[in-house]
Parts: sequence; C-alpha cells; structure tokens
Amino acid sequence: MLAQMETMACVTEIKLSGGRGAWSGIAPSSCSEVDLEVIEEYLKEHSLEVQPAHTPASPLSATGQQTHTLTHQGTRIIENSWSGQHAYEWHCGSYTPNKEYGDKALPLAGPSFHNNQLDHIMYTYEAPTYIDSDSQSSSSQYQEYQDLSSPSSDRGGREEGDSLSVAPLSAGKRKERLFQFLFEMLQTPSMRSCIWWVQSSSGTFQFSSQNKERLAQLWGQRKGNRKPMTYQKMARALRNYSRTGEIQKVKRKLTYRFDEKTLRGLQGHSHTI
DNA sequence: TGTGTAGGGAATCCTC
DNA sequence: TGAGGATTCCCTACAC
Repeated sequence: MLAQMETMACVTEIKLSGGRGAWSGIAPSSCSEVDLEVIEEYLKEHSLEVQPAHTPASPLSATGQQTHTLTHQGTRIIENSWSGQHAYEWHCGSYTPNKEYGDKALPLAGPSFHNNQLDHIMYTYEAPTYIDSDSQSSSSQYQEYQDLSSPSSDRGGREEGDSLSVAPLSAGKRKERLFQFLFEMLQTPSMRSCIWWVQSSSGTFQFSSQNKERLAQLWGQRKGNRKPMTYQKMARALRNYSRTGEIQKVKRKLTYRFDEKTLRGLQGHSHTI
C-alpha cells in the first residue's frame, strides 16, 4: 500500500511538473538532469500498478516512512520518502539551495561535469543525510559534513591532490561497505541523477543508465582504489551481495533491492544521528 | 551485428 | 597469518 502511495506520489509529482521544463527554474541543476528516459519507463510500468485514489494526507506506513503534507515557506510541500527524490523535488519552487551544497548539485550528466564538483561531499556512514519530515532541511547536514571534513585521512595519501577528493573513512571506523555507500547516496538529493529509490519501502533502488559510471567513480574514489571504479566492477560487487543476501538483483534493468534486514539496519543507522 | 547489462569464476588486493 | 570483503580481469549469455 505504501508502495502504491509512493508510486502515486511520484507519478502525481511528475505529471504536475509537466516534464522537463518543470524541472528547471529554481531547482538545483540535478533536477533537470534526471534521467527522463528512466522516469518514462518507470511511469509506463507503474501507471498500471498505482491506485487512482491518492490523498496526500495518507497515514504513516508501518515502516515509519512518511507521506504527509506540511507548509514550508508558504509553499505546500508533500514530503515523501520515496526519494530523497521527491521531498526534494517538491521543494523546487521554494527551495533555497545550500551555498555549500545546493549550488554545486551535481550536474552529472553531460560533458560539463567536473570531478571537483564532488569535493564538497563528505560522507560518514554514521550520519548520512536522510530526507524525511523530521530533517526538514538537508542542507544544514551537508554543512556539517563539510565541517567534519578534514584534509587528513587514513588513506589520504592516494587522494591528495586528486580533484575528486571524496573524504575516505576516518581511522578507527569500520570500513564502509558498498551497500552502505549506496544507501547514503540514496539519501543524498544531489545524487538522484545517479541513483534513486524505485520503492523505498521495499528497498528497491535503481541506477541511472547515464550516470551509473559517475557513482561508480565516486565509490572508487571513496575507497581509494588503484584503478577507476566502473559500473561493471561495482555491479560485480553487488552480485556478490546476492550470495550473502544483503542485496538482491531485481529483474529489471539496473535495479537492485536491499534485503529487508539490511535495509532495517541501514535505516536504523541513518536515524541514529 | 553491436551495444549494454547481467552473471559468475578466479586471482589478487586490502584491512582488520 | 588468516578471514572477510572488495577489486580486477575475463568470459559467456541475453535482450534490444
């Protein structure tokens, strides 16, 4: 049911936005970079699934994921955990991009992308940005990430001077795993052009066919790999998760699903901020 | 036929 | 030093 509501929310939002043009405006640049082909495909597929009756003031789901309305800066906003996507996109009309983050929202598609635009991203698994009604604004958290960032790192030597100096994990922390990184990216609005929730309640997510390589590169930088990470290699790691059950491949292009237990664990972490 | 994606075996690397 | 996890390389299969 939640899935249907989420899907409906997505469909409604996209329809209201009227396509590519509506993504622009004050919206962060990534809004206009959303993989429209995938969205179209998604709409085609899910328009058959969704229920026609959708009320924004739907009750909360059993999983704690929320769909409700609130007023923010005079604009009616429907927040929805379907995305770090739509909670953010619905802000497009009134959203004030964070100076440190929003202004640099990743224009991942297209030749104008520069790796150093990722410099501002500071990740910590313990404190991923989680877009929900409680966090309201993710920008302040991104600011915190920045404040936390430090030029020193346990593997900083390799990244030093690198234009894409995504901060590695600090010493003493357990090594971050790929699925944790992906979960973080799924909570990061500016990464929506690379990865997004198809159905957050079930932990199903999808890579952008256009920007999956960017995400892979980011992962590679994060790990400080010798060679650039590619989607192929990242997908190989994801396939290994299917053995352990942490992530399963969905019979849909570029789509995977977190195991329920894994998802709960990740969400638990993300809310323990 | 070419391209993109998926799946997996195996060796290797890295961290704890 | 071993285990766990990730990376890397390579191959095959399949759909479009």
